[in-house]
Amino acid sequence: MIDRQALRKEFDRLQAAIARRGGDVIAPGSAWARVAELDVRQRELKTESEAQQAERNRASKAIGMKKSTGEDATAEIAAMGEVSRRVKELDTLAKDAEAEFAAALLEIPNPLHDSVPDGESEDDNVELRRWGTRRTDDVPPHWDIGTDLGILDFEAGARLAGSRFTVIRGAAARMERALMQFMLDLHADKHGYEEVWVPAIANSRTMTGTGQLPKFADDLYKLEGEDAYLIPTAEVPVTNLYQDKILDASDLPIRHCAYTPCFRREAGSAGRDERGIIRQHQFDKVELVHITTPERVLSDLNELLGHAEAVLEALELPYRTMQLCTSDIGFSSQLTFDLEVWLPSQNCYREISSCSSFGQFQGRRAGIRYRDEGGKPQPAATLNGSGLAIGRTLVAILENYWQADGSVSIPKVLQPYMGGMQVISK
RNA sequence: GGAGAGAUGUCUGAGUGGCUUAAGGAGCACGCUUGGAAAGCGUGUGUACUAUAAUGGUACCGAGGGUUCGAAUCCCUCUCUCUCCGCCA
Repeated sequence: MIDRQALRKEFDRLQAAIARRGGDVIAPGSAWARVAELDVRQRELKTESEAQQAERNRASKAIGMKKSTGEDATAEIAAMGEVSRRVKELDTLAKDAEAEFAAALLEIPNPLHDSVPDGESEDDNVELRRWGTRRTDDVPPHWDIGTDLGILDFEAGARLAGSRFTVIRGAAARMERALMQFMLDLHADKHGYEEVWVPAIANSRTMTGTGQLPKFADDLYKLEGEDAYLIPTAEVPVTNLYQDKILDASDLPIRHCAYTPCFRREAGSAGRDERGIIRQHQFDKVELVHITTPERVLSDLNELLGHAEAVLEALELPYRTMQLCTSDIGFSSQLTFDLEVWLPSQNCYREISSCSSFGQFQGRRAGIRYRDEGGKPQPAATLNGSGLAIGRTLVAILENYWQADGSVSIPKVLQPYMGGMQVISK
């Protein structure tokens, strides 16, 4: 959410930062186009309403005084009937205007950070660096590798739940679990994160705090008849751990790692990645979340990115680090770096982690604040990144560690987590 | 799911219609006192919006409605928490 004061004082600067996203974000009729006017209207009504309320408070007090001394207040009470009616009327108008304004604010995306490169599509994302040696020989797609080894059962997943669900069996199931353990251990023990375990269901307030609602309801699974949604990422419950809290500056930065399942409806991505387990309705992920101060955002994001890269390097998976351009950055984010892992069967890099700074955008929405040096509450800055998406890591291992005899060797760091197993074969 | 009890500021805790601009206590901050500390004494101590040159104004006692000239207080609906019972991994 953008800052209300900034909306008035720095309208042009904000508009420019939002407009860089392209498309229709500032087009006529958009939330942005309406919000300035709604703000003015909301304030006018509120000022008028408050003036009436002040009058009512004064008069009520006077009546109270008279009554307590036994004087007659009939005339005053009669006169107050009209004032009271006006207060009710104005207060209703003011509240409606405020609600309309607040609703519009929630629809406005985060102004982009100045450092975000311009671009028309994801093709304009900027490659920052590459790590590892890509294998370029012929490798079958992971769905064939998994099916041949009997460790991925697409038919069973579809029968149990529908398309984009898969049953993982045997050594691959074990590897799924090993990956969670390995990643959490790395972040908790080596990178200094506090591990948390959180609900996989969140209410609408929580979903609004991190920006999934109100705009992206179609991407979420909602529980029937309840104010409850399946989380699309651990970002939602972990960041909102501090919802409506005022933190001490000395508490920051807070760093959490968490494993959760993630649920996404994938509305609008029909046809994309239909085979295999790259794009599933349910997948596992280890997430990194920072709560920090606005001043620290760039250095903290850099560290977080390093923590995610460390996972790929430990698993010896080749990857590249991308900076997302203006048109590819998510609604809530101001600055995003993606990690893309090499998939030899597709002969390209595929996203496996997304590390973002949200600036104070989520802090304002979720009411996460901290006291600055002057003791004043300020919205905290939030960051998060995948460290990593487990399912896609499994894909990357199956393909990058595939051997010509059809077997898949197991990355060294995972072997202790898999009872010493070194290779998956028939 | 059934029965009951609750929800007040950082915490505790009073407050059943009008000097409540939320008592008292604890905690915290500052000052006095002290060789230093404790105790004691004094002062201060929420959030948000809004106005002004400045003092201000309004809202917030779980949420939303209602009654009233006036609601933390009365009424209605909802949410959550706790206790007991039932069910259950």
